[in-house]
Amino acid sequence: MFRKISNQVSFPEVEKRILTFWKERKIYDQSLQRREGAPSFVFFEGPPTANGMPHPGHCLTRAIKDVFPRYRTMRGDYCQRKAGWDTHGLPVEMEVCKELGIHSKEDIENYGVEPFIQKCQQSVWRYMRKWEELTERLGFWIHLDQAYVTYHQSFVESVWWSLKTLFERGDLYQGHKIVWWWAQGGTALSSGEVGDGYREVADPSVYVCFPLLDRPGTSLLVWTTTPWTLPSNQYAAVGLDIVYATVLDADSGQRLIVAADLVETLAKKRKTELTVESTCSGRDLVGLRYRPPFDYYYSQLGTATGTLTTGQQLPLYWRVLAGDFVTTSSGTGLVHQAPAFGEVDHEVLVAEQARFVAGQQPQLFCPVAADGKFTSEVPDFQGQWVKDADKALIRLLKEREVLWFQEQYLHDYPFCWRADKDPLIQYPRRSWFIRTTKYRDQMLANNQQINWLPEHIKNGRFGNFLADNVDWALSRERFWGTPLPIWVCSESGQMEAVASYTELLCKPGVTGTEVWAAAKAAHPELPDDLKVHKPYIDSISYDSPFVPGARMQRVSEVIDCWYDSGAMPFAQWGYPHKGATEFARQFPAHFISEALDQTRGWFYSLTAISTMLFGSPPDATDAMSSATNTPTTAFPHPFRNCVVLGLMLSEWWESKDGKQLRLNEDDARRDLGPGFTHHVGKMSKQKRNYREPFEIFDTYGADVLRWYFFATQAPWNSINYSEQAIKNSVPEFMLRLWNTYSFFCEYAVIDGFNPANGLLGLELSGSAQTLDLFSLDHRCLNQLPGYTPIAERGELDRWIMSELHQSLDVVVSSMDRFENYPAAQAINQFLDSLSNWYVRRSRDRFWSSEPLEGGKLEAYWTLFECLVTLNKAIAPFVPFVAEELWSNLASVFDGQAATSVHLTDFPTTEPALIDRDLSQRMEILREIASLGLRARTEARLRVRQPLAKVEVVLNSEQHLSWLESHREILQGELNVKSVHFTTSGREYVNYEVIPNFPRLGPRYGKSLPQIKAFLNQGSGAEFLEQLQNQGAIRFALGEQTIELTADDVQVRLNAKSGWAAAQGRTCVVVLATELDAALIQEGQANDVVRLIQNRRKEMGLDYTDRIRVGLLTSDSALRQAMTAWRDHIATETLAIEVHWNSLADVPPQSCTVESAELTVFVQKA
RNA sequence: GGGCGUGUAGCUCAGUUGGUUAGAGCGCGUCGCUGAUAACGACGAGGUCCCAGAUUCGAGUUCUGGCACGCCCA
Repeated sequence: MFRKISNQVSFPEVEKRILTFWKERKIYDQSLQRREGAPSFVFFEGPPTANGMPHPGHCLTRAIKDVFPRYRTMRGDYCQRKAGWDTHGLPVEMEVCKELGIHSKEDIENYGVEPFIQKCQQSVWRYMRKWEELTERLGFWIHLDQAYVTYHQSFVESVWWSLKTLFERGDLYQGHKIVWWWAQGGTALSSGEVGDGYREVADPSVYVCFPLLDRPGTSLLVWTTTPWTLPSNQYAAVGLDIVYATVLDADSGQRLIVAADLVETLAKKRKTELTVESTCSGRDLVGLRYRPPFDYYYSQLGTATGTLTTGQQLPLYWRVLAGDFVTTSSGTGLVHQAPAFGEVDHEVLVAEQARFVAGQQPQLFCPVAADGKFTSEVPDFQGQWVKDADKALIRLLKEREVLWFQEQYLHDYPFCWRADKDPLIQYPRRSWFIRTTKYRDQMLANNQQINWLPEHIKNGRFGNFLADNVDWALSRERFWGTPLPIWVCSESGQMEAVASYTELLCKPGVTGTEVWAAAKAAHPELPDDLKVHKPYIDSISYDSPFVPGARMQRVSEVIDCWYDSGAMPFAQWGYPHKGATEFARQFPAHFISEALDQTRGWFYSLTAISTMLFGSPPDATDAMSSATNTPTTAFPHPFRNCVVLGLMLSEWWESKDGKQLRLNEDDARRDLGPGFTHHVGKMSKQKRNYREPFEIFDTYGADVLRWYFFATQAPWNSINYSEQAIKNSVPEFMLRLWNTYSFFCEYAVIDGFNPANGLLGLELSGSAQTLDLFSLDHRCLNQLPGYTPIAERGELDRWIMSELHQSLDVVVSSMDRFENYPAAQAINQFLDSLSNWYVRRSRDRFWSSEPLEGGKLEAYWTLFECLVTLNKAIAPFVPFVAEELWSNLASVFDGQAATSVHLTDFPTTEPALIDRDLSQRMEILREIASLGLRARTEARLRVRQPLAKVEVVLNSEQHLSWLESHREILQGELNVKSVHFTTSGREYVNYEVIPNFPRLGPRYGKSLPQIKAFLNQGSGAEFLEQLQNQGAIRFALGEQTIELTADDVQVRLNAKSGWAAAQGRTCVVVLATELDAALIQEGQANDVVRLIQNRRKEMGLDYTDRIRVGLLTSDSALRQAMTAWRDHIATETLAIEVHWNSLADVPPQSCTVESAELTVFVQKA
């Protein structure tokens, strides 16, 4: 027997119960065991960092990551879900620094690298409990206990192996990277930190002459706000298509080259006259040579030349170059290039270097040390902080007569966020790069094979990013990260890479392992994984294979932690040092998902690393020389389908003065007074404009949140995480589902309906024993004793089964395409049909006191099958409530059905049960009912008042006879005695005939407006007559004769005024409004029934309780009505007695029926 | 400055391959229903589908150019 269910439900409580059930019965593990040996559905977990609190955005990610593996598992796949944690990187170091109250790299070194990284390792797990709680509470099934961790030795060694592979291919190299540098602190800042530190300052702005070597008396005029970079000038850049003017400066008497557009502006600045003598394009300037403002390098290298790859000789420095970054929005249109101190400038140098043959390339001038002070290369200012040297430098320029103009310039400039007096400078650092540009075409080809959702990511954001690929700046001058596994020879500088700790220990003459041994001895609790980290790994050196007697020492850098995450497809298994089988089975992934911000993050690191390692290399010979033989895999890899999630926004209300904030409208209305405003925007921790996920779980439940994510919008749109919206979503799906379910249980218990009854009676012998009841699918139910084949059931039953299977079709095909939104919508729509039409129309079958057979039994079977099938279909989406339903619905099968809905097979469509005609017809029927109700509203005729007749005028005969056979449904819905259908209702309606555009468009094209006009001005009724009598409407239009059949036109109906009528697309419903005495009496009787029912409810009576009723009125008409309908009143209200007087000891209830007074007495029998 | 995306009802969002009355939920208002009832149903008000141009018999939908906003990168 089913459990009786309260229609009051607390989803959070249900969920806690289910969590315990899952844990105790190991349901997740069982779901995997059940699919062992099945085809794999491979999922990769993008590792979160556990040293920050999880926030609402993570709920969405984790919900999406959960729904598809659950779905695929139910569909029959084996889906392993290995968790992972991203543990390295600057954020972790910052967290520890904050804790220690220190800032700079120097501080860390003073504190000690060893204790520092130990703290980092511990800090990584700070919020892990919270993360695990969130994961579990949200119902995200993933093996947290088998998580990969990026600092673990096996993970690090996999990364090492991949880096060694790249190194030996020549794809890992050293170069310079221009970073925002905090000179006083000796550290680079991340872009985020830099972004926070901008403020407006005034800097000296100078206009400087670069005299042209070949045109004496003529100079390039350049502009800069960083005079201290002028000693490092290497080139001057112009825009190819910018027009430049050679002008004569009346003031100084010299000739200057500047952008033509800026001549006037510049003349005003210096208050001089600039006379244009000639103009040319930037193109004509390229290649001109000039003398730089300072001689520090020029004296040595002024005449230096190099050989181009084309064989030509070219001066290495101080030439005019083309740059697409040059504009005329400020300055002079000519840009001073100091490649050491500008990212763009540096790119220019790199491009120049590429033009020359190896060994003869221009070099980087960097006369500034890491502390921001000039070196001996600029002896005049040696030891001086660059910004302090500006003034003296400008004086020197004046002396050399190359300073044309000088002013103060206001602009935004970044300062260190930790020491806000320290300006940052762009500064070159030696850095390691991966030659990703070499693999650009492979990455693009790989990308083409990936299925992106939404699709535009492929050739939009991600594709463009790949196309604009630059080499990956891999190294970080930090402490807590995967050490770069390169050892360098102390004598020759030659290098080699190492792929594992063991390999390192096998090197000749290894020393330094004792440092780790000592640490471990002192602190046995230290995890062994630390031995592959700084500082322990740095102490290990060995004999150089390059120079006898020399030693190999590790370079100091660690790597970008994005590389770690991108290496997870193989590193999570420790491949290739171990885990080859797992890797082979779990590569590539079928499905990954993260938010849009990972396009340049994880999505890129995965694609880049996988393409480089497991694609076929662009030059196969390189691959041959590779020490390790890596298998190549056909594209796409390492992921085939990627769901890119939108941004998560929040919604809140603010008081007029902006001082108070509420998270839902009701609270706002109550607390904020008039004039409050509504906001949708970014979530902000400081603003506290969102609800913590755990609060949502405790108030509404995880399923509610999940369903809200899945069913309100496509996941790649930005999602509004608002308490209001989440709350509003509850009644539509979750409550309606629960109500339908509790309705079923309520009546099934009363009537003793048990789908397993017949079965259990058979004692499970013979054929019944072979029944596979595990998933309770249609084919198995179909064989149960007492089950009427669907085809033999009533129409309503066949209709809802048809709706069910059409919905399943949409759900399955959508989910197979990774589209949860249309799937959820189809489920929702089905639930609406089930609840608002099937159950409503079947209520009298459930209520009826007839024994459990015939229509009633079929109704139970149908509703049961719908619920149990829906139950399985919603399981991936709302796993908790689904489990709760299953625990009751399947329990009657006495252990033969699955113990958990998550072990069952996902329901599939039975095409034989789909009847599209029936669906369409029922649609019309529902429309007629709704039109009838509208007409009643407009005529102010309450539904309890029966009417004699309804006339339904249809625009076509197509469904006429079917509708005629279903008039009882309408009689019930509309409470009328008779329903009449007709297609000729001229009395009530005007007909309008319009062209069937999709049909006639291709045929008549340009004549269509004329045809429309012709039909419009004629009489619709007459056209219809023509159609009926002659089969077509014929008329001449210019030269041609038009012939329209019934299919070529659409008929619209317009209700004539004077009737209680309502019109829809296909029909008009007209009510008979006259009431006779009998109808009025019946209406009054219905009112009385309702009053008694209300009283029953107020008294808290059980559904089956019998009552005694007393009805007292002085109104004779009402008294007559009650007498006439006495039996009806009694049966409807389960009254064993109906008296026309008061009942003793029963409180009277005064009511009115229409205008008559009535006193009602109800007493439990 | 570049790339990508989004502009549809008061709010949050749907809207298939172009087809002639543009939908849902919430909110607001009116009414109804009453043994699924802290639910449900109907109706109403509310739309220059961001703007302009083009293609077409026909454009919310396709194309071009703008505008606004968001994200990413400079």
